[in-house]
Amino acid sequence: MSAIDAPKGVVEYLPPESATFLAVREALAAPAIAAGYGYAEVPIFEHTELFVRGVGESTDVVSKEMYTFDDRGGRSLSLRPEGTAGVMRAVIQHGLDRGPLPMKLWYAGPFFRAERPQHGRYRQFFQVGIEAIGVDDPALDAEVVAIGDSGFRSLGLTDFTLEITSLGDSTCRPGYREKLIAFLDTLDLDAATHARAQVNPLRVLDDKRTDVRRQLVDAPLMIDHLCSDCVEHFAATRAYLDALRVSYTLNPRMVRGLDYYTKTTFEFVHHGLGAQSGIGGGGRYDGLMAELGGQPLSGIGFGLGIDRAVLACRAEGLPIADERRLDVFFVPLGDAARLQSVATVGELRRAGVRADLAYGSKGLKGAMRAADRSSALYAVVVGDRDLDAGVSQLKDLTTGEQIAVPLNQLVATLKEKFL
RNA sequence: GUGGGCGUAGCUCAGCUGGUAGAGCACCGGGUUGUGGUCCCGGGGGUCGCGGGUUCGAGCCCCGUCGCUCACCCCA
Repeated sequence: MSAIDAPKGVVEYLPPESATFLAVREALAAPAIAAGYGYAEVPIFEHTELFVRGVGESTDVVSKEMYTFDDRGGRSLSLRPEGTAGVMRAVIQHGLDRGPLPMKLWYAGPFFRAERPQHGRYRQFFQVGIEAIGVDDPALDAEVVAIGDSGFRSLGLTDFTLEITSLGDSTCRPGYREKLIAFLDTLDLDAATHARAQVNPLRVLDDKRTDVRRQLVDAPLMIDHLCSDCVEHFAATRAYLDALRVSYTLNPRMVRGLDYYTKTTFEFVHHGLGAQSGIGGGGRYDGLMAELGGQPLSGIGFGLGIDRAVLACRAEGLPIADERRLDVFFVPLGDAARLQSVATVGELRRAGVRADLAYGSKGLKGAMRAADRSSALYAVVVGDRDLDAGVSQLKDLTTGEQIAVPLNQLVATLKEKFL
């Protein structure tokens, strides 16, 4: 009879570390909420077709990393590998694109990719994402980037950089793409890389092998082949970023794994995480809505990795979670005292004081140990002697000082200390 | 999917040229049946990841497998 382990490649967050996960998720979402983004709760599985059309059939994500299965009616469903396609589907289905624009949404939850696990790369991972749909304004590009930036900054992270570039649009990208493929054809590359050059030539630009990099120094770059519209949009976006005092570096070789990106694309790269260094990324996707059968509206968004942000905080030695979970811990001695304590703890909790008590029959010593480990600042000891006298013993667990407090003043006394 | 490293108690790890498994921390109990955190004493915990092989004998050697990890790849 062997115990069952979790499936390969998943992360789990349990107390006390799980408090960090929650705090990071809150911090990453807060700037979006402050900017008027509304919350979207969408399914974690969709028709496989949505991702094939939205993300792109030739991408690694769709072609070999999705968890795909048939439901009982024989329809092909897939666990979502990213968030944008599903949110766009919901926007179109419920007509949100017919309301005031831009439509601004945020979401958070698990995503799934069947990859080889690695530090910071999990088969189920968690993101906070936002999408702003329907207005092709560079100021909106800058807003989205700035929201991501301030989310990470609010956690205290400093050892990361923001990289941005423009991937062009349907006017200028096709011509550049041909030029790049022609250039890559002339290089001395292995078969797999030549094949990749045909499917997604942009990706070859990001190759990490030195012999490949050496051949790429003179490669044509998208940033030098933008049409006038894209040049203008990119320049304006950068001006707005400057106005928002968001610092960034240009990375003309940045690669996105999803087909739908156009124009502004960006990535937050942390320097303390090893190979899985991207803690967030996103960009504009002006053709996606139309591709999915909606109105031809532009859009821009990002996904921020909660797991990697947690690792980044750890790498920078940032203590995120509040270590104190409790204000007061009750130690009842005997049944009458227990009844009294249960009632008082309930009253305190309703009032907003974080309270707990020693359950079970640990004995006084065991109950005091429990109080000590609960992280509470105060213990309240109540025994028969106290009940007869109408008092409880309020003990400061830091100093060891203990005073008698009349039972009818106990709740008021604790509320005064903690509220 | 491809390579390298590592799997010993809940955690961090030690374990000699193969000789029958240990420490610290944590947990539980006692010292102190109305007082925790320090201290002292004691206790429970392990199919040495799993399966096979070599051997009188395997935690240690060999093969396979699973998991973790680092890198490729991919990306959050």
